[in-house]
Amino acid sequence: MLAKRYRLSKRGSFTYVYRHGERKQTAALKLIYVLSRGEDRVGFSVSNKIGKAVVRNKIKRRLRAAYSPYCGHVAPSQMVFMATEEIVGKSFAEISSDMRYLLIRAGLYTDEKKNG
RNA sequence: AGAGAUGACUGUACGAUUGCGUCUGUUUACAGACGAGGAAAGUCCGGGCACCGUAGGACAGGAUGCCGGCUAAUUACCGGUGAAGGCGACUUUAAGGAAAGUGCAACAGAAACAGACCGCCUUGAAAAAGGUAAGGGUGGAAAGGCAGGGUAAGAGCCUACCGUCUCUGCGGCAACGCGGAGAGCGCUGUAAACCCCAUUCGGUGCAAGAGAAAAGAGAGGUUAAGGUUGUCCGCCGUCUCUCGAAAAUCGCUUGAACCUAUCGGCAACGAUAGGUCUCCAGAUAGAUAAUCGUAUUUAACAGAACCCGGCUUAUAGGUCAUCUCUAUUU
RNA sequence: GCGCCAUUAGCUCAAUUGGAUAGAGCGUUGGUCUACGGAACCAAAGGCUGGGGAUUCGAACUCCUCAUGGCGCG
Repeated sequence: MLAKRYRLSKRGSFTYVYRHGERKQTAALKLIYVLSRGEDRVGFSVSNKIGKAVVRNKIKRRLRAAYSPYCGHVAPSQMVFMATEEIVGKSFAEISSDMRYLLIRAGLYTDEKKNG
């Protein structure tokens, strides 16, 4: 799915992104990102308000699975995907298309890069 | 056939492609093995384990409260007794002491442990006085209940039965049960009100902590600041407190463990034997997914975070066992 | 993960350690006043005291249990 080196794993880096990042959002998803050197790193945040542990875990898994095709093909940056309460009940396809829209809008991903 | 009661079990399966975590092996990219529940949940109890310059005494405070058993441990588990509910199978039950003391019992009612409102009887011309708790009315609770005798009217005043209390026989380890004799019975309820009696509790929780690494600034104190549990005594006996920086590693999973069989026990539970290496979750932004196919229904509640034992709560659909009542037929 | 606290009218809070109709302010609705509105005055509605059970004659208050919301701990 996602190797560990592509993941954000420290509380500090999350707060850094929250503080300095730019934001784009759809109804179900929110993307916060900071351009950086090196590799692209991603984190997922699903708040306690969205549901119980089973629901939250399911959403996180879906987000990881949706991101996996883009992994390694995105401009170097640190990103956090934040789920909103709208995401409950959405299918994998809907989440996936939302994510693609956000990545293109943020200018982190284009179709040419996918080919190369 | 219908309506119930109780106790259990199961709770998607198989396959394809792409992927995730841990371990092992070669080796740096592959291969193999394994990878979430009955409640992992709530955190309501009990323990293990860890630390706190010892946890020592007194007081205060908390918890529990029928009997026996089981256990590492218990008030919560198991079995029984009594009481309450149900036609019944069965269910529920924090169930010691109110005759040690204190408090409370609004309103109503004459009166709430103290005395006469109506009524009844006696005396009296009447007013009134006396007797009386059988009847009425008030209330959650009203002077043991009910029947007969008795009486001016009444009253355990007397008697039978039931209840209560005291003594006592038998059965039971015990709670208690079944009886017998006596006392006429002057004693309301509340202890999940204070309290009394008995038993019991040191505190903090893996964000406990361990051992490394690093080590600056400010304030206070010199025998009385500080620490030790809520207070006091007692004890410790020189640095103490605050702010800042840094947090990799271990603790972390082999354990009162799990499975199977036999035996003991009504049961909780215990004992013994076996399991060719039984050990096969152990993360730290936190691993089970995504896309499909097949099966009959599109499938509940729900995600380990130091580990166990119990309780409580959530749970679509399906299965089994033992019972009860009602109706019909034989 | 662990440890605590709270829940009363639409909102913010009371209710003398159990006693009967659960109060107050703001807000809402209606009326008086005014040419109209505000302010002021008068009146009314609005509560299964978060849900369920237990103790008690009687529970917002005591006990158990569930739910919701909030806080703290490196």
